[in-house]
Amino acid sequence: MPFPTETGRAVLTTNIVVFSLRDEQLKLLLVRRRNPPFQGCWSLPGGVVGEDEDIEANAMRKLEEGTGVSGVYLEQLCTFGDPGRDPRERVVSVAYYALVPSERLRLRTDEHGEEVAWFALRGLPELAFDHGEMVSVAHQRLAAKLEYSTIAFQFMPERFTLSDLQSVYEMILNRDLDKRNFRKRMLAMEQIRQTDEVRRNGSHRPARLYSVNNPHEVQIIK
Amino acid sequence: MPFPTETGRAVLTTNIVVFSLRDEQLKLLLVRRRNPPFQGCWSLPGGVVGEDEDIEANAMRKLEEGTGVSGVYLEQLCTFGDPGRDPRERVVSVAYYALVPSERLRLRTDEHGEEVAWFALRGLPELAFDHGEMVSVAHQRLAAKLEYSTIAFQFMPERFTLSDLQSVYEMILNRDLDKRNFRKRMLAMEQIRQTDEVRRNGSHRPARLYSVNNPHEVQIIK
DNA sequence: TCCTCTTAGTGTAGTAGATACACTAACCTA
DNA sequence: TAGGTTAGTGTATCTACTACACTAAGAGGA
Repeated sequence: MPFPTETGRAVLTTNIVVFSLRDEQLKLLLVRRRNPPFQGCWSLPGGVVGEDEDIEANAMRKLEEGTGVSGVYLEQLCTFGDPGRDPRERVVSVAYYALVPSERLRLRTDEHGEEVAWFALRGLPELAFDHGEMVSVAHQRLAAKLEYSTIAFQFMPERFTLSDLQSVYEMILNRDLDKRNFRKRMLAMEQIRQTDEVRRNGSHRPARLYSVNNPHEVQIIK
Repeated sequence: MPFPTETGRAVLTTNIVVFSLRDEQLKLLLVRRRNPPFQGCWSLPGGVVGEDEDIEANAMRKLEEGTGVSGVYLEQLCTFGDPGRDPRERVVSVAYYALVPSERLRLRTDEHGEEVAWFALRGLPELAFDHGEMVSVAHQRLAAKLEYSTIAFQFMPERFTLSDLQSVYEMILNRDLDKRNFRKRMLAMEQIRQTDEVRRNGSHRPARLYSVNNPHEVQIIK
């Protein structure tokens, strides 16, 4: 039995807000559009979902194509389907956000002749379509999750200092945190473990390195 | 310029998890399917999004058709688009949830010859498609929002007692709350106001009636 | 009318988590 | 070895949440 309507079909796409930390800043991966509409404009990575492709699998694939990394944290954000959001025809986009640890990044630029670049979250260019709104929703969600989950650890490399971790929180929340209270809180949740290594850089006391207990899980705290 | 692909099109639908309080229970609105697949099975209200219709507007319209109420709280939940979720063809459903104050409900049954009914959340029948999963996500979201927002007030009529309100919380969270602590917390957030009316019912002390300060806003607390 | 039943309404002490806040430790370099 | 820089630590206060038990007010029936 066929679906009882011929209307209501839409092009199904994904877009991914890819966060990473580079140069001590919270940055986003953007792609420059080569075709109209919004030709030349920066936009979020993403693409059309294949005939028999799972939506999340599509987002993960696009993410891998853009960054060269796999298995990173990816979460559905929300769906944008305003009838006028694409001037060509009805396009529905399921937005995701992803967190990529900086160490793992190898930017695959120009693989398909695409111009791809990282932009600081504060200082984004005007984005194509409703992608600016997607970024804003993603940032809000990420900041909210910092407070009650271990999501920030998704950004961390295998070994990191508590100061590294604190600056991740500070970049996302966009405010300074008290060092002692921060350390107490992090250690109290027992999700990271001290190692016996230290990092020496610069002419000051070396910093103890820590590692995440369950690097592939995001736990809800409290 | 046409969209540069002929693949990737999907039927776009909505489904709404409609919560209401009836007979001292948290209930959901379900519709019995008249056609295959899942013929005769209960399912969530919803339908195909029109050619030029906004997705949320479609959800609101379907909600109004099912319940006869308008202007109630409606929030996007998430999007389900598994390639096999509908055996006929690729159907993507944007799931919403809605909260309907019990007083305003007039169930429009049989308007289109559809069988529509309220089911207690505990004691739902097996649902069509992935609607069971939608219900579970909606209930989790609702319970989470109770803790940090004024969302519960969306269920309340114009005048209600604190005991009424407490039983809303208890039904959603599925556990008993301490009366004194609950009242302290509710009054501390200064979102409800005592009226000079009381409600007399039964042979016991009458209960003071309260009203919500901003009944159409859901505020994030703390 | 007064006794009983039922739901409404109230306060306090203890605990746990969050905040504010300033100094010492370790290393490097000049 | 003195100065500069980042790492690392503890305590007092405040605030929010928890646990907990009795009195108040009305209705109905004896």
